[in-house]
Amino acid sequence: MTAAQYAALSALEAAPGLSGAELARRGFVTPQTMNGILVNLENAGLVVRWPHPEHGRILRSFLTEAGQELVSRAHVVVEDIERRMLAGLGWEDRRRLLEALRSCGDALEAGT
Amino acid sequence: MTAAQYAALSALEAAPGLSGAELARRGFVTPQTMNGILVNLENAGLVVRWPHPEHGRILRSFLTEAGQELVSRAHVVVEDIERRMLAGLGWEDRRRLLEALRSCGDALEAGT
DNA sequence: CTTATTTCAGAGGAACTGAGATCC
DNA sequence: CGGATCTCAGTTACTCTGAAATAA
Repeated sequence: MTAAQYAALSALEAAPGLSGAELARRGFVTPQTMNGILVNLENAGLVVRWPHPEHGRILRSFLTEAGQELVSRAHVVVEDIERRMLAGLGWEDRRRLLEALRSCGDALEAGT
Repeated sequence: MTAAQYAALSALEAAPGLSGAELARRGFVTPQTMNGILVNLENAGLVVRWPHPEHGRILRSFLTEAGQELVSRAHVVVEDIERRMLAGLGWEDRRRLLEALRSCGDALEAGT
């Protein structure tokens, strides 16, 4: 599983039914790129896509059971790395780090 | 210029004459991957590679004049993005952020 | 007609595994 | 021979631009 695939699967886990275009905006990639990622995930049986009932052209994506199971296992791996990464920091340091990174992210997104 | 190319050019600017294997270690990629990046940079005329005078198989890489000029221009772009990114943080916040990120990097590298 | 979404086509660079060659 | 380095071969996924078809 690549970082891009993990990002897409995680976003769909948190918000099932997102369109490819919306996932592209959230992942800061072009709609074409996200579509390619989704096609791969679909072929792997991790995602299914259904036409939006009212907007014919929109494809809503959902995790399959296999997709949900796989992203859950991936979370375990990622959380383990995160634990090692943060081992040297106390709770207050972690809170400040998260806050600083949020500030950086917001500032960069504002420039778009 | 890709992020990988910028990383390689920056490393060579700071430490001219590094081998491909050493650049691979610093960039956390395989020697094969770094070799491919260097071949591209060499073909673009941004880098030259010379055999090590005493270790026949080692190729030391150096920035060409064009490479130095290009990475200098890239620094300007990167520094501008960095300025925008950090706009919401004071000097003390920035110092803490740098310290926290160093801690994270060291902790991850230790697991290797 | 405009806009958003999806798709197709083509390109380039990145990353990996595996295997082989070279040199201390 | 062992270890480090470089290279070749092959594969896969990512990312982009450009163009087109579809639908609100």
